[in-house]
Amino acid sequence: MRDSGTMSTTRRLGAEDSATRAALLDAARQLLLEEGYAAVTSRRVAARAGLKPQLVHYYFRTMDDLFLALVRRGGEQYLERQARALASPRPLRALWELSSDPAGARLTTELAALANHRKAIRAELAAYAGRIRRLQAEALAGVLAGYGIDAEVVPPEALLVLVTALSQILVLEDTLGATTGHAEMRALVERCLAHYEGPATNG
Amino acid sequence: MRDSGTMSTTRRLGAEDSATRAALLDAARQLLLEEGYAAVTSRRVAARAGLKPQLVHYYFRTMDDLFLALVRRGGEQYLERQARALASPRPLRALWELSSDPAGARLTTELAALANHRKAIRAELAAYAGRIRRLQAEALAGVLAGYGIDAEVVPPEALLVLVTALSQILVLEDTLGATTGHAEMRALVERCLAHYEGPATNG
DNA sequence: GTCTATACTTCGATAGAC
DNA sequence: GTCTATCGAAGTATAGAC
Repeated sequence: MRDSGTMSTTRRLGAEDSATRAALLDAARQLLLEEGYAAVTSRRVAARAGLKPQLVHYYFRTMDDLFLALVRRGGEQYLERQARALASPRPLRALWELSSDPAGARLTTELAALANHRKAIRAELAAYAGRIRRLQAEALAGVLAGYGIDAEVVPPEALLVLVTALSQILVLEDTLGATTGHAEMRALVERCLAHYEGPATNG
Repeated sequence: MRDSGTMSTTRRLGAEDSATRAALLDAARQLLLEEGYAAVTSRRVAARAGLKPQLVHYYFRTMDDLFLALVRRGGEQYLERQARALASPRPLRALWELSSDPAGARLTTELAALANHRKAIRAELAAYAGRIRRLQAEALAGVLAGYGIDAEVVPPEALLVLVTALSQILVLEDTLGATTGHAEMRALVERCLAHYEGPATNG
């Protein structure tokens, strides 16, 4: 019952807790970040990890399975980081900083582009996106009310879409080299954060 | 002097006003939208247009040249549509609707993902992004002042980053099937637009 | 768990005939 | 302007030895 998916053949698969498997996932993540999803091929992933291409197919039956594993590992890691951010004394600022992390934002963008034409990956990514945002909304509902933000006017869910959208676009456009208006936007965000949670700490 | 780029070989190239060339670009655009940039190969573009693969290389020396042509054609078209939107009686709403156009937003996302690891395309895309946003900012500066929005508090450039970010993410997440918070966010945007430019027209 | 060997497909790109 | 023919490289995936 280890086989993920449709279980059509009898071919054996490597264990999920294998160090080699983790190394392949690390290599895939690097390639995804540095050169985009089209660069994540069995040959190149293996080369990056210093292994033979056939090992990729030993641990992941298909390349889609590898991408799925990448989404799941990344999703779980993000949920953990987010839980810590939401529990911090300045949850809004912590959330802004978490979603502004360049590596995370680029990974999300790349996986989203890939998911656009791969059904299984799309479903998995959408499921994580939903979980992540719902947990954010639950945790922030009380916080925002405490800040005097009326949920009738600005519902927590809407504010979270806004935070995600802004941080994502700023990172994406930075990567492209198109930064018109970024300084102004960051200043505006900083002013809002400072208003509700005080100035940024320099630690 | 027709050769775009470094002019290293003497191979001939098709004319830029050719109907066949336009058909190839149309086919490439369709593939990009429907199946992502990885599906835009010379063979598949030609098949979609009902032509032979070698014709792609006759009109575009390399696949990068094809993508560049796609960026330029799309960029020019967008600049025209945007000029009309900004000159309309409700420029803010027109801009929101333009950037919320699913086809345009998806095309941008896909090209941005592609550009992440193709230098020439990245430069071209960034140049268009800069032009587009600067023209927006110029046109809206006076409008926003007329609405009583203080440019010291909310600079036009910042507002435009916000509009772009929100519309882009809403379309992207819709495509993925992750819509948590979207209804709330759209309602909030609609309230803002209605406040400054009156309710939506049903025509 | 990792290797060699291999089958088959699709890719970008070019040369040269018509 | 479009065709036939063709190259070498890279892709996914599998079988079976060690």
